[in-house]
Amino acid sequence: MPVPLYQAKADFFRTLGHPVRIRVLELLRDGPRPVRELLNEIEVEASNLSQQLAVLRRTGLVSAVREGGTVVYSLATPDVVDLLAAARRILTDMITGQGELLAELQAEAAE
Amino acid sequence: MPVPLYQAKADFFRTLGHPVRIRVLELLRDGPRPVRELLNEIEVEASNLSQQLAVLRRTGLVSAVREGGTVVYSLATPDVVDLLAAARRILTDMITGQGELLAELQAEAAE
DNA sequence: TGTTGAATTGAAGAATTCTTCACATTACGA
DNA sequence: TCGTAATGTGAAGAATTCTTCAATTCAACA
Repeated sequence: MPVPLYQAKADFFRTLGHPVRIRVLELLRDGPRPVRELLNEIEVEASNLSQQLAVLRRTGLVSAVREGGTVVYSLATPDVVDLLAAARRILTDMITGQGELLAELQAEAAE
Repeated sequence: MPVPLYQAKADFFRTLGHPVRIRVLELLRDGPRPVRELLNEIEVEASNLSQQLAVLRRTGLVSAVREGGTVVYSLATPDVVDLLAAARRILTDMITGQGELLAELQAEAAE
């Protein structure tokens, strides 16, 4: 580890820590899309979406190509899909855990 | 998606967006550890580490067990390992990409 | 009981990130 | 060339997160 590799990792995860950015990545999982389409599916102002896309671009997670009047975005690497999948597994576990906790609480209340 | 599942995902990633928290998770990958040991390996004040551990606990990523005078932390789910691995793959790709970019720039400068 | 080491907590100012607004840019077609 | 749709950018106040400090809890032990 040259110096702060964990800092780079933290920055990377922080990039994912925004609902709009997450949705963009999930939409791009199915293939490239123009901004206009992203805008249709995500309820957010155009300038805000642009800001978030800029963050994703800076990090290198997505790449943009201008095609005439529109700009088409796509995932920079397919590995993003694995990452999102791993995150979903953990979230599922966590929610399941909460479900178990809830069941425990209910059983307790029923005594 | 019930309502803001992407919000939950974003919150989750944001939890990982801190160098100290990343290091804790990486250390716990090798097995449970008392706070004291974590403190030895991470250059940060005790109260700061506690704050970060609290964040990880709230999110449910780690669990803590008191053993006498010390508190031992461990990963709540082994899936975290997959997640960190996926992140490392992407970071590697990104750094490789930068290396290529660098090579391009050097070739360009050498013309 | 008093002390000490281990860890946590609450609170406040510092630092960072978000959202929004006004204003650029770029590409096209009237 | 004008007008307009599609995107992007800079900047500022709002909101969130970090760091640090003082104080607290808990357990072990003299």
